[in-house]
Amino acid sequence: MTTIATFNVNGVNGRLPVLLKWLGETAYDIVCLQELKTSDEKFPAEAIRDAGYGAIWHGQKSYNGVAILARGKQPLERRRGLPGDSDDSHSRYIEAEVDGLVIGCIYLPNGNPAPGPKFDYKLGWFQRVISYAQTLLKEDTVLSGVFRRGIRTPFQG
DNA sequence: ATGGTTGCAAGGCAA
Repeated sequence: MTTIATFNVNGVNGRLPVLLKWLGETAYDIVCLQELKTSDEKFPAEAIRDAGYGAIWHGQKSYNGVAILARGKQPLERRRGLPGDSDDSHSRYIEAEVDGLVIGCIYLPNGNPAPGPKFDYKLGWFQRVISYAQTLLKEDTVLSGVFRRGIRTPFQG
């Protein structure tokens, strides 16, 4: 059985000791990380490799950022970024194949405040991920992340 | 909720 988990780390370097401890204790086969908050160059690939995980990542300085980890394996990257908007600069999607399974790691926009451009971006991103999922689901696919519905004020989750 | 916290990065933004 393949086990899969998702973890919104809110800063992969700041959370690194917790992440490494968690990886060691849980030993999931596949892990999706969201909100890396780091550039590609500063992604802690060595520490994660030492913990026994191959990784691919789509970083962004200070904000967003997603990664896919596979225990004892190297995820094969298939795509970074959702199709449908070449102007989208947010690192919110990365996709890999692990053992014949397609893994999509998603970090959805918060969208606050609404109404406004950030909420419009969220709605557009939702449409794009829904549309792209129709294509993805022709294969064995897991989309992993945290979906939020509607508008939330900060700190309410 | 006219507040509250956290990470990044070095002031303010995003969540």
